[in-house]
Amino acid sequence: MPPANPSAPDMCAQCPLKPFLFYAGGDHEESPGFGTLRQGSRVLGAKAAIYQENEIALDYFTLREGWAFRYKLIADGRRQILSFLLPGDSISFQLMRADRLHFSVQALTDVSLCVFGRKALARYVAARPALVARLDLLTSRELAWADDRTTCLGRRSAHERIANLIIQLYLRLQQRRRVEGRSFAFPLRQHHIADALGLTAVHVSRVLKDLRTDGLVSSASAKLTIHDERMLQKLSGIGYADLSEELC
Amino acid sequence: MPPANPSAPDMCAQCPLKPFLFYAGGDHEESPGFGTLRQGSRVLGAKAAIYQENEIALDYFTLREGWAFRYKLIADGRRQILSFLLPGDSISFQLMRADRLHFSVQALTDVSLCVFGRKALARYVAARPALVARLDLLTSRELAWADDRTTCLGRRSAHERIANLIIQLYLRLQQRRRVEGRSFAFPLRQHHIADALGLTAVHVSRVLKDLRTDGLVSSASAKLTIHDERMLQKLSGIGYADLSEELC
DNA sequence: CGAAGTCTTGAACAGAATCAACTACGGTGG
DNA sequence: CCACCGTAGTTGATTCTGTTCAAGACTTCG
Repeated sequence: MPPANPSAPDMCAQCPLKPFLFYAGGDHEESPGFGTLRQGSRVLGAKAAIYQENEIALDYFTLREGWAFRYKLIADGRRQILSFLLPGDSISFQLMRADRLHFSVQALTDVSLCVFGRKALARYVAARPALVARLDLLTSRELAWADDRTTCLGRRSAHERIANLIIQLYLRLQQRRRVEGRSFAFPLRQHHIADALGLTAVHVSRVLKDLRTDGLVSSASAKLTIHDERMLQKLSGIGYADLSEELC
Repeated sequence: MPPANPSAPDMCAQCPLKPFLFYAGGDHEESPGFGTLRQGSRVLGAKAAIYQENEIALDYFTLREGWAFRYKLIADGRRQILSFLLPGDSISFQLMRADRLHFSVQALTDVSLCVFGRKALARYVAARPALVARLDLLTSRELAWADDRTTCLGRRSAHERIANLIIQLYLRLQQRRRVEGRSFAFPLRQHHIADALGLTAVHVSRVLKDLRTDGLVSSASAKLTIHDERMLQKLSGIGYADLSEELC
């Protein structure tokens, strides 16, 4: 690896999140000029609105640190959380090709975002077939995940859904090297879990208690520990094929 | 409109489903040579497997006539129907860019499919920016729909879900000119509705009875009639914005 | 006509929601 | 330092929505 350009815009060269960003195919060379696309970063507190459904977006965001979530509200105030965003995730790849999104995004913890010019980034990517191909790949993975979530909500019990969510987060955090042993930071409140899985917070509390008394997981000071990964996996209904997903 | 080329491969030129196919942007000219991509058609009976999850696909399919559905099975046999496919729908746009899919597809009624060579079609499209753009647009619409389904399953009651499904099918069939007055062919069995909405067939029966006795819909001989569109729409929770979707 | 698939209905049950009270915790301010 | 507050989590009692099981009626079709 060549020594990084020490100028400010090229701090991206050392970004540890590279493998999780759309622009890092892993197999393609450092594209010159990428650093100049990054306009800077933005720091927001927990609960801050990152994006509001249907608003015109000039920027493209990437989550550098902290957790966020995508969600929709329906008429009477009920909320559905569509997915959780972890460090390295883009708010949405769709912003590469569209100027507005059909969901809102909120910071779950304090977050720091990398900001790119949406159009400049889109132009940069469109001119590089390897990046376009990667974007297509990531988009079709998003579609597959969306269908998995539908299946989870439609056909799994509360216990299964929660086990599933925990395992998924565990795997994603593991790829990001944010798991120590079997423990990881877990900033979700129970109402987040409820809104993501189509349950109520009270019921989430009871199910988590079951999982704890069955010795599958434990939690303390915003950390979650998995004690019986095998059982949790079995309960979650995640198959072998799903586990072997290598792609970042 | 120029007179259609009478040779066999160019029967596509007169296809009434054009506005619903990926390759019809509406605003782009008749691309020469398109007809040659179509390899022919295939007729299958109801319940036939059109595609099995994860199998390598050499062909790209389009539904010319009849209904089909995308679904996933989970370990213990539970089934989740992900969406219904209507005449003019592609089995999946993803086949343009990938050679396998994460779900299965089954014929719901007798169907007739148009068959294209997957790779030849992909090459054809990749060489035409207008088609690539259209494909991107359709893909992001798929993502938006997937999130809507998640929201529906996670946060809506059985009555709302069923009203929602009926309205969605009504609107899609209307675009295809397959609604006469307020009635349309409705080949779904109650267990299809159940598997699509995360319910049981028995409960679907009860809810439909409610809708019937409330005078919202009626059905006879595989046709469904909407009597109170306003109420049904209200119940479905579909907003004004969603209704004004013009794109085919 | 018979048979298989579909729909309906009832009765009993279960999973999850709702309502409500109580605990624990981490600020914040007096 | 403690009283106070808001947020989060727990627990129990109760209700409700949707499931399960089972039987009977109705269609469709070979």
